[in-house]
Amino acid sequence: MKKQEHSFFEAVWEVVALIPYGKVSSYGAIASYLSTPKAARMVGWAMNASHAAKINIPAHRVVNRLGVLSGKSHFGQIDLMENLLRNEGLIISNDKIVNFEQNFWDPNKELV
DNA sequence: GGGTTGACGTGCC
DNA sequence: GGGCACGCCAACC
Repeated sequence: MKKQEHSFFEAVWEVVALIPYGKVSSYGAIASYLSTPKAARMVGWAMNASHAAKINIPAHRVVNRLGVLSGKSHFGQIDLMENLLRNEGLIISNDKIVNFEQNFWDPNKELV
């Protein structure tokens, strides 16, 4: 028997895993897609939990609504998140994605 | 078992 | 126009 695999966290992980290469999303967008924008904090917590759960997801593609790399400190290396995003063609300036809106991937729009 | 915190966002004052 | 409080769900003390 499988324990409840449809927890909020795992739902977040699924959505994050669907973020295409070179695209980024925000905590609020994912939270809004799953439940309410107010649950954006849970998305961030899910990212942190994902590390403990040893789940490989593109957490570096998830930033806050301003496009700021709020969770860069959680990647072990400060420059890691920024480096990963730059590697995907994103422009980072002062810990913020410059072309954030261009490469913004909204699950509410992309996913029906 | 209750209170606080947390990689956020919105609203109100 | 800046600052503060609330909501969301789960983990930690």
